[in-house]
Order: sequence, then C-alpha cells, then structure tokens
Amino acid sequence: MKKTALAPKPKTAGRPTGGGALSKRLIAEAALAHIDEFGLGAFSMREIAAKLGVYPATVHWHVSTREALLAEVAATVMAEVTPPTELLWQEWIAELFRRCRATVRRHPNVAQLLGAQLVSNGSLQTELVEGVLEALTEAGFEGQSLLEAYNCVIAAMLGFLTMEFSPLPADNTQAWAEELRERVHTIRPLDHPVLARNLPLLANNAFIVRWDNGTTVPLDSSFERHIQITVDGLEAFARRVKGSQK
Amino acid sequence: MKKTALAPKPKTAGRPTGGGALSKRLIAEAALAHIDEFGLGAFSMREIAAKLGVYPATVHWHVSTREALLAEVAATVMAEVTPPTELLWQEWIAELFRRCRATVRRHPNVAQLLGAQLVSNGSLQTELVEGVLEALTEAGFEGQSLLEAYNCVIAAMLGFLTMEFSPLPADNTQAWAEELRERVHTIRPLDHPVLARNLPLLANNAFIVRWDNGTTVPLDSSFERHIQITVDGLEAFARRVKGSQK
DNA sequence: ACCTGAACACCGTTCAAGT
DNA sequence: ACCTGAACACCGTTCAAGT
Repeated sequence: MKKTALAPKPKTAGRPTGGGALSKRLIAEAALAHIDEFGLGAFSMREIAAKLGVYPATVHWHVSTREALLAEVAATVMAEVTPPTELLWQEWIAELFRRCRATVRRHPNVAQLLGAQLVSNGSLQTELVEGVLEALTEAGFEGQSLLEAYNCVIAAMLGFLTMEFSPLPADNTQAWAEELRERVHTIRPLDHPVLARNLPLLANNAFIVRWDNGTTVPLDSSFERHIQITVDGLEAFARRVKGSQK
Repeated sequence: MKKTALAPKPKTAGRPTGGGALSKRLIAEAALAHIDEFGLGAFSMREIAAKLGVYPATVHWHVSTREALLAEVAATVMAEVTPPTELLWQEWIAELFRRCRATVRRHPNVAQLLGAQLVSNGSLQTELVEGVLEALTEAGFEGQSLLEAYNCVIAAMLGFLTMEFSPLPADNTQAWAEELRERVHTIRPLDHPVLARNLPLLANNAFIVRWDNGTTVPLDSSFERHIQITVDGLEAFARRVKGSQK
C-alpha cells in the first residue's frame, strides 16, 4: 500500500535529531494535499499520520484536534487568495470574487470547509477583511451600513462557492445521477411549466436540478452574473444611503 | 435442526407484528430531532438506532447509507419552507428568503447540509424551483439569463444562511472565543485602519471576525440588506437584458 | 419484508513511556 | 520538546440468521 523511505527508519525514537521534524504547517499542507487528491471523505487523522510516517498520537501532539486541523487547512487555502489593489471599488470587489473562485477551484474539496469553518486565523485573512472594508468605505458606506454591506459581500462570495463546489452524493454518483436525470424528465409540464420549458438549459446547470458539481460542470457565467448583481445591488444600496443622508 | 430452547430469548426477533414499524420518514424525523437537540457532531447511525430502540443494521435496511439519511434530513427541513404566492416578483423573492431563513432558524444545526447536500429530493423542492423560475420570468428573464438569475437567487439565499449558521469550533468555544477576541483587539490601527476604527461595530457581528454563529447572534439586518441588494441587483440585470434586446 | 445479533475494519483521542 | 506503542470507546457497514 505504501512504500517505505529509502533511508532506514529510526524505528524506536523519542525526540528527533533535527529538533522538530514536524510542525503544524507541515501537517496542514500534507492534509491539504491528501484532501485535494482523495476528497474530504477520505480524510482521517490516521491517514495523514501514515502519510507522514508517524503515529497518530504524534499528529495530535501538534494539532490537538481533528477539527482544528481542518480549520488550519481552510486557512491555508484562503491564504492563497491575493486581494487586488488600486482599483475602483466595483472592480476591486469583482476581482476579489474572481481570485477567490480561482483559489477554490484549485482546492474544490475544501469548499465545504470555507463556509463552515471560516474564522479569523492568520493575518492574511485580516488583510482580506480590511480590503473589503476599504472598498466599501470608498463606496460611501460607514457604520451600520458598512457592516451590512460587508456581510453581504462575504456571504455572496463564499456562499456561492460553497454551493458551486459542494459535494454531491459520494460514490454511487453514477446510479444517483441517472435517477435524478430520470426524475427531472418526468416533470409534468402542467404542474411546472417554466421548469419543463427550460429543462434543456437548466438540467445539470442549475442548483437543485444538477447532478454534477462545479468541479465537472463549472458555473462560470452564473458566477460572473453573480458578481454583477452583487455590485449593482451595492451601488443601489449606496444611493439609498446617500439619499437618506442629505 | 432447531436450536434447543435452553437459552431464553430476551427480546423479540424477526418481522414485527404491525407490518413495518419503521420507515424512512420516521428515521429521518428521529434523526432531525436528534440533530436539533445535540448538533450534527453528535449524530451517528448507532445513536439514532438506539433512540429508535432497534439495531444499527435495522436502520441500514431502510436508509442504505449515512449520507443518504442526512440528505433525507435536509430534504425534510427544506420541505418546511412554504413558498409565497401572488406577489410582485420582487416581494415574492423577498418573502421566500425570509421564510427560508425562518425555517433554517428552527433547525440551525442542519444549515451546513443545505449548501452541501442540496439536491432535488421531493416534489416540494421542485415546487420551490418552479416558484423562483416563475418570479424571474415575470421579471423578464428567459433562456440563459433565466438560468443565471436563478443560480444567483439560490446561491444568495442558501449561501448566506449556510454561513450565518455554520458551526464555529465545537466544544472549547469558551477558550477559542477568548482567543479570537484577544487577537481582534490587537489589530494595529496603522495596518488595518478601517477595521480598527469600526471594531466595536464589527466584532462578533461580521463574518470572519465573529465568535458566535447565527444561533446566538443572528444577523437580522444584514440578511434584510442582503435581500434588498439581491433584488436591486436583479432589477439592474433585468434592465440590462431589456436594453440589449431592443 | 423486516429485524436480530454479531462481526469487521475502521476511527479520534488519551496516556504512559521513551529520548 | 517531541515521539512511540498501545489502549479505549466509539463508528459505518455487512452478513447470516431468524420470523
């Protein structure tokens, strides 16, 4: 199943020679690589311990808990997002959305962790928060309006990505996809006229009536539209704020 | 051939008297109740088997897999959402958002399943799809534009809720909250001026810099704003479509 | 058709013990 | 400080067997 290293293993060992072979970061990177390759369902403490050639307890010494490790993995991915700079606020937000999606596309199997486990971990996330706040300040928001606009931006961005790349029924995808495709085609035009009429376009391309996720069927144009709708909505909000202030 | 009856039978065995005591629906309801009370982390096949007073294998006979049961639970929750009728499309969508949130608020612990496991299961979800499509048709969308607008609406609605009620670090919340609160207050005003200036307002109320989720600190005003931004953005999109058509 | 009882191959986490 | 080796209490799923 797994091959041993060329160098002879110090079978019995206490503290390593080099003064700390493992670290939280190394473990998180190994976990990310494993999740990228085999999915979140195949992730386990023991598995990544084996991958690193150590005992499960060793991993626990560095990470404390499985949940903490997954949070670390999520943070590692988010750290890859490079916020844009020096743009009009509308374009800044649009670019942030695109860069974030590009990052998630590189690690689609961790998408579910972003919505779920997202908490402020590193300074890089603070950078991201500050960037969004700056853009929205430039748009004219402040105080309560700034808070609301900020939450809407974050939710719109990460919410869409969480859904686009959310895992569909794991293994029996083949059978399940067939079943859904079947039911989709038994939709009665009299009960659901709009759905029935647009079925060729919607089938497998629209949430709830799809059987592949963003990895196989990316929702490119919908995401671009989502950016536009969000920015347009924010502009309308900014006008409302201005209107009520003067 | 028959075993001697020396060993007493403490329990009943075989097919039950009433012709099917258990069913998929009953199991899903028991699972939902359990998740509502103890959270998704405390969910297990064996646990709900014990709750129902049967063996784990019995649950498996009805549900096939743990994942399928969770999907059933998610569908059960979504079935509680009652789509509004007979409203202007803007108000229809706003009402749908509010009713969906009201439902998720009743079962916050399943929020993570909605984004993740959402697939067309019952006819009620088809109803919801059809409703959104009707509203957007009334708004003037069709074909590709309809698909894009639809995906944006679903993602905006479920994405926000998934994030608002996503579970934060499970048990050691006390210690973790303290740590985050600590770090939040060490933010340097020179590096992150906007964040620092608005910290009293943002702390624990904004994504990424909060340590309670929607169950304890609901984001009411942000969600209402999110509705407005989404509807305003859709209206702008509708104008763009009309503009390019004539 | 529906359920028991037991087994299998895992899992996260803890802990004494080594160095 | 860092890791071994083993143990504990769980878990999802399978399977023969009963009725």
